[in-house]
Amino acid sequence: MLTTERVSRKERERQQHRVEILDAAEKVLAQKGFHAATVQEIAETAEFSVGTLYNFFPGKEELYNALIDHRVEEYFTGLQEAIAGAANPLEKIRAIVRHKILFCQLRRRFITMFFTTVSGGRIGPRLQMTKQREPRYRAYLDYLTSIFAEGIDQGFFVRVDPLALAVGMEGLSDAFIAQWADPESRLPGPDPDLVERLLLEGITMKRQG
Amino acid sequence: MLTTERVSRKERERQQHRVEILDAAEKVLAQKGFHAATVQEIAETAEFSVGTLYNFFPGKEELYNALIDHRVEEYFTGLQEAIAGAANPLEKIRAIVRHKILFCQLRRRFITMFFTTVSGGRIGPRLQMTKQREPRYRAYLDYLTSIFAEGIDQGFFVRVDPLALAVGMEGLSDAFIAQWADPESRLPGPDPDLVERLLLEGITMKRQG
Amino acid sequence: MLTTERVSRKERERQQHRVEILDAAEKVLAQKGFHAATVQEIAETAEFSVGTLYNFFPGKEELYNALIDHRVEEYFTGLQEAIAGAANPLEKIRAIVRHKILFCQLRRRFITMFFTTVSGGRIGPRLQMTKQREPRYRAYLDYLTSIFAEGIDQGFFVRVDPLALAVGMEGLSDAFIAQWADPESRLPGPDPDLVERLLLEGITMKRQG
Amino acid sequence: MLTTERVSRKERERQQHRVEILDAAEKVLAQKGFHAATVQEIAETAEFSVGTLYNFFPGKEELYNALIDHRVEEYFTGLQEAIAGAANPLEKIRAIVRHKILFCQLRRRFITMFFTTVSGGRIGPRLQMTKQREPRYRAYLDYLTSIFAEGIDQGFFVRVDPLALAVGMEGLSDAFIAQWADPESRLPGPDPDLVERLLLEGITMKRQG
DNA sequence: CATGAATGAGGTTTCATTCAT
DNA sequence: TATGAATGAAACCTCATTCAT
Repeated sequence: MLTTERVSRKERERQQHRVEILDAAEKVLAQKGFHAATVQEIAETAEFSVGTLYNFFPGKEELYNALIDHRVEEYFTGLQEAIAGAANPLEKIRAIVRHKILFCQLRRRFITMFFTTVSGGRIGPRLQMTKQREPRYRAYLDYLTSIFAEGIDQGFFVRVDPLALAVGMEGLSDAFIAQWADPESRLPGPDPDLVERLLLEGITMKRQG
Repeated sequence: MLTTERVSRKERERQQHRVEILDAAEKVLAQKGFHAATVQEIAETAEFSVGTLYNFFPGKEELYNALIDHRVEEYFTGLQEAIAGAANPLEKIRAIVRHKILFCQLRRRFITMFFTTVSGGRIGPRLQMTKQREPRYRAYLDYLTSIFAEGIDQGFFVRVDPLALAVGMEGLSDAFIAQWADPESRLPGPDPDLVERLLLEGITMKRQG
Repeated sequence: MLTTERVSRKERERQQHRVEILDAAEKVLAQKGFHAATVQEIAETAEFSVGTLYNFFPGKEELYNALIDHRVEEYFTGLQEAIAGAANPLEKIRAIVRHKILFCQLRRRFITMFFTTVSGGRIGPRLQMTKQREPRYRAYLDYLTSIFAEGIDQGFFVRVDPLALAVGMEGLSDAFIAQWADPESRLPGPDPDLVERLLLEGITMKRQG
Repeated sequence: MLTTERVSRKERERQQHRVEILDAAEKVLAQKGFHAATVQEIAETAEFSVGTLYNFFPGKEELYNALIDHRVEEYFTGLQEAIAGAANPLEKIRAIVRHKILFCQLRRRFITMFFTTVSGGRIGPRLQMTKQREPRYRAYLDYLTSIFAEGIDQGFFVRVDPLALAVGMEGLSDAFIAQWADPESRLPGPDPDLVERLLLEGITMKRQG
């Protein structure tokens, strides 16, 4: 009993420390980018020694990857819940956009970090270290595409290559998220309705009387 | 006379060398990103010694900035010509989109380099070195916004915050450019018409009679 | 009574643990050498925590020294027994060679460890930590020398500086032991008779006709 | 002409610097062994910066290997010359022993370094980095063996496995060299005649009477 | 101007040792 | 006593920059 509790507490503490290191990494990497951020500074921010960081992660790159995975997991977990109640393709897309915007508001620093380090989202010759997450993004884009394909059949969206719709939706929402993330932005603030209006009213076929 | 010619030839050669160095830098930076690219490698690619690079540019960062400026100049020079013949806001926007896509096709490596090094275009706390180009981008966005504002008044576009339209247009076109720049992209290829259809038919008010 | 027994058992267990740690150290040090072997790995091999190792030995170097001493003790204890029954200097040398070869067969891993860590046996500027065992080796060499000196007087060996004979005998046996320890050796196997023949018949004066 | 001279001088200087670095490495490695010697200290000893060392050698291990190769080359080059004039197997062996002793006197520090770092010459699980030189040593041992085989046929040496004679000869000479290399040695000094007498008179069959 | 060897600050990583539990 | 997370000094190595030729 006592033993169980003690082990459990140690394990909990260790997980807590791991999260603290990931948070510190997120903070520093967002400010400096991958190469300019030093392990030393991440350690100081996490209030641990460098050695301790290396007890948790085998290297700087692995720490970075762990951080991305941590948030990506969080993102997709939330996404599934968000879509759960959607009745049709249109509502699914609405839920996805809303979830994306909310996540980016909640994890604004992570988004900054991601764009600061991953170099342009998914553009061009990606850093070697992002390669491993490519399949997941592909799968996500395929999923979006399938929703749009279904939605086109059901008359919800314009009859355009559904992959193009998926890409367009991602680009549109990314652009607004980026604007809102910009501290000097002159756009009012994260507004799912605005993206929806541009995205859905625009891309959606108008079935006007 | 002789002196003048000699100086002139020397000067021409010097400019030629400068461009060769910038091209080499573009190539290496596109592949490696800013921090991972070494001055040594840029020099080797340019077939000059490191010392010579330092005769042209005071440092690595200045070389990088010179490269960006070089292409930005090229971009905006072409943009002015492209817009010159546009009769109304809608045609202006069309010309801008077309020009953007054509430039990104022509200077694909630069785009890759830009996204690889500048980390996310204009997102979040930019690298110190991109700060200085921020005003120009603001001015560009303001210009786009003014075109949309004018276009809204003239009934060409949906009545939405014109800045949002500008941002949306940038995001949409960026997303497609990114897709096309991706060597594994499953989208057919840079297609101004596709972007136009999504962008202009979508964002544009449908005047269905 | 109970107390005595309990302490005694505890003490026995403690000695057992000490030996287990020394065995683990021998194994790891033989594979890695002194610097490349980590305390962590020795601890894991011994199935103890690093902390426990530090309860037994004040540091890595002391652990290493304890290991050497452990085996050296074993060696010399056996040596005394081996020489006990020798009737004359020639038989003493024979017994010494036999004992050396047998010990190196039995403690092959230790020999490997010794050569791997001690860097050249007793050659040149030894590692600081071996300095302390120097006197013992000197004494051993002196002992060998005295046997040869006696043997020379009694007409068993060639009339050469007896220290040279001692050194030569050590070198000859070391060379064969090294060969036999080599997993790819093309020599048949540890063969005391072969060394004896070369060593004793060779070095020994031939009393022919 | 001028150009030729200039390039030539630069190249000569570079080679000179390379040798200076190798000499410094030999000095430091002999004192500290491979792991304990720091690149920093080697650089200081060579009166260069660390960076310069890394311009000459890709890493610490490569520097070490280059050093070994440098001396091994020197050794075998000299050996060939030494054997050149030998009339029969016995004289060949004599020449080899003499050359070995002379080389070890001349390159005493290298010998120390070799034994300090290579851990026991050719014993047990060698350091990874010595593996690559194993074939050369095998070839050398084979060469020695063939000389002994020939010498046995011609009645110069005792009829014993010639490989064993080769191994024995190496061990015997190594032991004396080690003794002489030891600054506290009580043996008079490098004396080819002593080794010869033990080695050749001993191993050689006595054709007496 | 062009060259490239030399520099050395600063980065990542390792690992012997400590100490609270 | 046993544990193992935390420590941080010190190692190897990189690379922007300088400067004598």
